[in-house]
Amino acid sequence: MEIATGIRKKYPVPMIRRLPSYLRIIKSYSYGGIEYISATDIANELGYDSVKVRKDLALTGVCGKPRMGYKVDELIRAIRSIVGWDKNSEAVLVGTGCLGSALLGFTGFSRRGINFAAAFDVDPHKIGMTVHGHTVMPMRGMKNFITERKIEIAVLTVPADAAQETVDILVDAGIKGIWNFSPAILKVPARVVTQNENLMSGLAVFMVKMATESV
Amino acid sequence: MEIATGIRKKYPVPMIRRLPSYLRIIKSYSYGGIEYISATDIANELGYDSVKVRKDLALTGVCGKPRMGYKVDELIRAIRSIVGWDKNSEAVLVGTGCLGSALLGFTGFSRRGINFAAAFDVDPHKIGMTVHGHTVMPMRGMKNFITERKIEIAVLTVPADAAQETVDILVDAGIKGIWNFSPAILKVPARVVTQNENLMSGLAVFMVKMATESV
DNA sequence: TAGATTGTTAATCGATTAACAATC
DNA sequence: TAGATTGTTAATCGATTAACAATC
Repeated sequence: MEIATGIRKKYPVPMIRRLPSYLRIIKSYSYGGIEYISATDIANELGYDSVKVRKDLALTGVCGKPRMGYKVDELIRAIRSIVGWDKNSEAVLVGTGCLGSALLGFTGFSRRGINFAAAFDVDPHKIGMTVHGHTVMPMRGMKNFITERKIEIAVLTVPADAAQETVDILVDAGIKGIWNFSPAILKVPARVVTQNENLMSGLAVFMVKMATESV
Repeated sequence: MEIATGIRKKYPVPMIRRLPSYLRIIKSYSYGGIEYISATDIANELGYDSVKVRKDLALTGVCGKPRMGYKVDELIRAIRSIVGWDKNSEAVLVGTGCLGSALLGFTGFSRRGINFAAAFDVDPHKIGMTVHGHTVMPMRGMKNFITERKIEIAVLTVPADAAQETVDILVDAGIKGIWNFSPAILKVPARVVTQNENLMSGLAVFMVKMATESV
C-alpha cells in the first residue's frame, strides 16, 4: 500500500484530472456508512465507462474484491495520497482582484491541505484590508516572507501584464510551484513547476459545443 | 473562408483549448501593427511544437504564405468565429458566492460576447445587492426571466448540493447550455449542453507535478 | 538562388474501449 | 452454482511528433 521508497509511479494526466471527482463520490459513500464501492457505481454517477474507472483505480494500487468492489476508506486514503491532499502545505496568493479574493474565500483549499499564509497586492489602497480573513500585504515584503517561511506554493491571480515580473520575484524567493490563473505564459527555470488554469479554454470548448449542438 | 452552409467542421477539443492562447498572442501582434505571424512565432511564445500550431491553424481554414506566415487579422477573425466570440449572447449567472461574484466582475466575458443579463441567488440577504454592476435577483423569478428573454446560457456557481435543483429550473426554463463551476455532475436532457469546470482537477495535477518534480 | 516557412503524409505515442479470463 | 465484479490483454482511436515535399 505505501509508496515504494525512491520509485514514484507516473500517473497519466487524464487519470489525475478524474481523481477529484472519484474522491467526491467515494466520500459520499463513506458519509453514508457504505464500506464498499464498485467501479460501476462510480462510472454510473459520472457517466463514465466502468472499464476506464477500473483502470484508474488499479493505478491507485488499491485492490478490489470481485462481487464486492473496492474498500471505500482504502480508496480515499490512496487517492488523497496521490494528489497530495493528505499533508499540509503553505501557500501565498498574489493579486487580490476578483478571482484572487474568491480563491481566498474558498474553503476547499484548507480541506485539501493548502493554507494561505499570506496574500499580496501592489495596490496601496488594498494593503491592510482583510479579504476572507487574510490581511493583504504589500508586494514589497513578499520575497522575504516566502524565503523566511520557506513557502513552496504560489497562487498567481495578477493581471497578465504583471505576471512575469511577479513570477521573477517568486522564483527569486525560492518558490517551488506556481499555480497560474493569469493567461500569460510564464518563463521559469526548469526546477519550478507551473500549472496554467485558463478559464477561456473552458469557455471556448463550451461555445463550440453549443454551436455544434444547435445545428 | 466562410463556413459552408449546413456542414460544420468537427474541431478536436485539445485544439479548441489552445485557440484562446493563440488568439491572445496574435492580438498582441495586431496591436503592435504587425501584419503577419508564423506558426513558429506562436509556438515559441507558448513553448509548443511549431508543427502542432501549424496543424491547428490549418484547421481554422486560414492559409499561410510560405516565408511570411499567416495574416494576423485573418487568423483573429477565423478563431473568433470558431469559438463564437464574434457574436453577442446573453447569459444568467446563478449563485453569487465568492466565485460567482468574481465572474460577474470579470471584464473578459463581455469582450467575448457573453453579457450577464441577470444574477440570481437564493439568499434573501443578497437580493437587491449590486455585485459589479449587477443587481442580485431572487431565484423565484429566474424561470420566467430566462423564458421571456430567451436566454440560452447559464453560468452555474451554486454550491454542489444546490446544483441539480437549480439545473432542473434552468432546463425547465429552456436554457440551451450550462457552464458548470460546481463539482456536481448534472443530469440534463440530451439537448442541453453542459461544460464542467473543475478547479480541483487543476489542483490535483499541480500537486502531482510538484511531488514528481521534487524527487 | 538559398532559406524560411507552409502543408501534407507517415510514424509514434498514449488513452480509451473491447474482449475475456479469473474470482468470490 | 450463477452472476456480478475485478483485472488483464488486445484492438481501436485520436492526437502528437517526425519527415519531407512544395512554395515564395
